[in-house]
Amino acid sequence: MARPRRIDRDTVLVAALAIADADGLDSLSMRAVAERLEVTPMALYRYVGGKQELLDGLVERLLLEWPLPQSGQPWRAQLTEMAASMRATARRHPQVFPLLLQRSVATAGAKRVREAIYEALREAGVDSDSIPRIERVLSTFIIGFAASEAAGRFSVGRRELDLDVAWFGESVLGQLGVHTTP
Amino acid sequence: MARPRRIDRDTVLVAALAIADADGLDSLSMRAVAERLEVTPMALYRYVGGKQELLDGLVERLLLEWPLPQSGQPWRAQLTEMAASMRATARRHPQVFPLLLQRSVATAGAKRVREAIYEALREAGVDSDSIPRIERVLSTFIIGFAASEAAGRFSVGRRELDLDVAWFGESVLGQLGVHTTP
DNA sequence: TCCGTTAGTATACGATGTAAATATAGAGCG
DNA sequence: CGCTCTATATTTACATCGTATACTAACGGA
Repeated sequence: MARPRRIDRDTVLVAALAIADADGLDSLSMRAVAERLEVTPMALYRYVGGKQELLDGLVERLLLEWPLPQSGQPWRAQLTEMAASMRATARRHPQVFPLLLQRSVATAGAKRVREAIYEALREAGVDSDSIPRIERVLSTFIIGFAASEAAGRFSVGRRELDLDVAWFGESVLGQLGVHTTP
Repeated sequence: MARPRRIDRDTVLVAALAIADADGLDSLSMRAVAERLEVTPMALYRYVGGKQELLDGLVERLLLEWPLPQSGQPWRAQLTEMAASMRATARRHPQVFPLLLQRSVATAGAKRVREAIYEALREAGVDSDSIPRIERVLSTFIIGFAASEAAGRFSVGRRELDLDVAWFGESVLGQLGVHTTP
């Protein structure tokens, strides 16, 4: 019913993510994205409301692409796998990742992650009143940790950081299974 | 030996922080800072290398102003007090705070905070090999939590968040005192 | 064929960070 | 006092950015 589109929202976000990953957040401009798509800067505005919304879109994409764990696995394995894949995406997109901590908890992507953790906690037999609290603690830690790692805030190597996460898991999750194992 | 300075590094940082707190990080421009100090934008460059360094300076200021706990107190009280004051500064400077997670661990301010935690952990009788790891876990959690809180990433009220932190403390610190209490 | 609709373009403006050259005001000294 | 030195601040300028507004181009259907 009109001329064919040359781009869509997804190609815009993909291009933006590629630029951010390759050249840093500072190099991510509307103009750079447009140029990469061989399109005029203003053409982007049909698909993303503006720069701010483009950044939000990147965050959302990260969360939605984040791989859910196999739900057949034991809860503990699910959680450690989630932590590992969170850190992996942080390493893959170190520039964009820190934005995760500044965006609301209300988006679809955030909800998706939250629900996955809820599910694992339910399987762990955590009583339902405590689940939101524990989820906040777990997700905050792992996102903060992954962001710190990606930003180079730590001065030790990957191995040591693996152990940090394991230690945290031991401390916090160690006491959860107690009521279900007997 | 020359004409008198109208400003210095500190007044620049204070002005910048005031602007960021009042109008948000997006409104923090070299020009805005200069205007507030009744000075030309370029005058700032003598005291801060540029915009990026100005942001670093803000982070550093936050860390250096962060109140150390009374070292006479028991270690557990020290740690909870530190956590509380970290959250308090996050609430006071919600716009600037998230930058903490993106800056290196190598600055003087960061070291100051780290040493305070080390001290408390030493008093707790934690063996010295474990101290750096536990410090990374504690600081990452509390900074990430405070940043999330400041950014409005959570959807529950302050009371509930207090309990979150308390629960975390119980989980992670609860097992530390074990070897020293008998 | 022409029309309505939608996709993309052209142009323009104000704001930003900062490089380079220049003016300014005090200190020290004769 | 007047001269000069030097740290300090200003002036001017430019490239780049986000985006508002007005336009043109390309299709499906009548």
